[in-house]
Amino acid sequence: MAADSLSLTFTALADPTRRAILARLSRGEATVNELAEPFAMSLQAVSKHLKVLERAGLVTRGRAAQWRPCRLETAPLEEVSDWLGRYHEQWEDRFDRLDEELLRIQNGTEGEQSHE
Amino acid sequence: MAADSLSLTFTALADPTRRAILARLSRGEATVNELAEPFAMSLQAVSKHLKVLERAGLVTRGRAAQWRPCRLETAPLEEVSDWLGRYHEQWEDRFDRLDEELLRIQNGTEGEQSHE
DNA sequence: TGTGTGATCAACCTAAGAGTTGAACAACTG
DNA sequence: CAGTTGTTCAACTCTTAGGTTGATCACACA
Repeated sequence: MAADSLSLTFTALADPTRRAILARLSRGEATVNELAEPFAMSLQAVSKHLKVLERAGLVTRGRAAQWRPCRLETAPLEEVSDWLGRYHEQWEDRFDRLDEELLRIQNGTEGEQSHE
Repeated sequence: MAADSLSLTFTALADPTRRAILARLSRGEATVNELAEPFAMSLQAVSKHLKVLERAGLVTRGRAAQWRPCRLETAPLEEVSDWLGRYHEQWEDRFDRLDEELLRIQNGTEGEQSHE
């Protein structure tokens, strides 16, 4: 079931509909109807997606009359960013190796002298 | 089903066992047995997890005799990092607002004059 | 007070995830 | 060749996810 925060966040982000909802919310608050409008699915389905996003802490909702305006919360994204940071080093290493390679080729310290 | 690359990656990252496997692989290649050792689950279950990671492109495997050494691939993580980047601005905005707030308090431009 | 609108709840379906066990395949080792 | 080790395949179970429809709740307005 994976109750930990990171798993809930990754689970929430694993669906393209939910990522689209987040993209929409990054441009400002929106009601459920507004959020559902672009999608070829029922309002209830979108409501469920919002629940998943809420469970992950990516969305909070207010209460204005009969509307429940949704707001984006970035804290879980920062958590993801922190997690990613542990691996950032590795792909930088890869780039570093690539850089070295390119540098060696540019400097002509390899292949220029004798063979090949 | 979500066949897009980001969804596959987030799905793969949504499980703590799989994230632990990635953490192990970040310290170097490992066989399936080595990867399975820390977990209280069958080898077959770990094998399935590896398939999910492979499907997302987070792991590739070699072939050395009867072993299938697993290697970490960071490309999908970079993709996640890029995706996150679109939201980075937002949480920096939040921090900026916090900074302004703190600055205002430090400068004493608020509250210092009369009330409270 | 009744009616239209925004949103959720509840029941249901189908498919996919995560785990199990048992059998099979592949490659080394005696 | 037989046996051992590493790994996967296949079939099964249980739970969750994503979607549907129909009913219900909550509020605004006339």
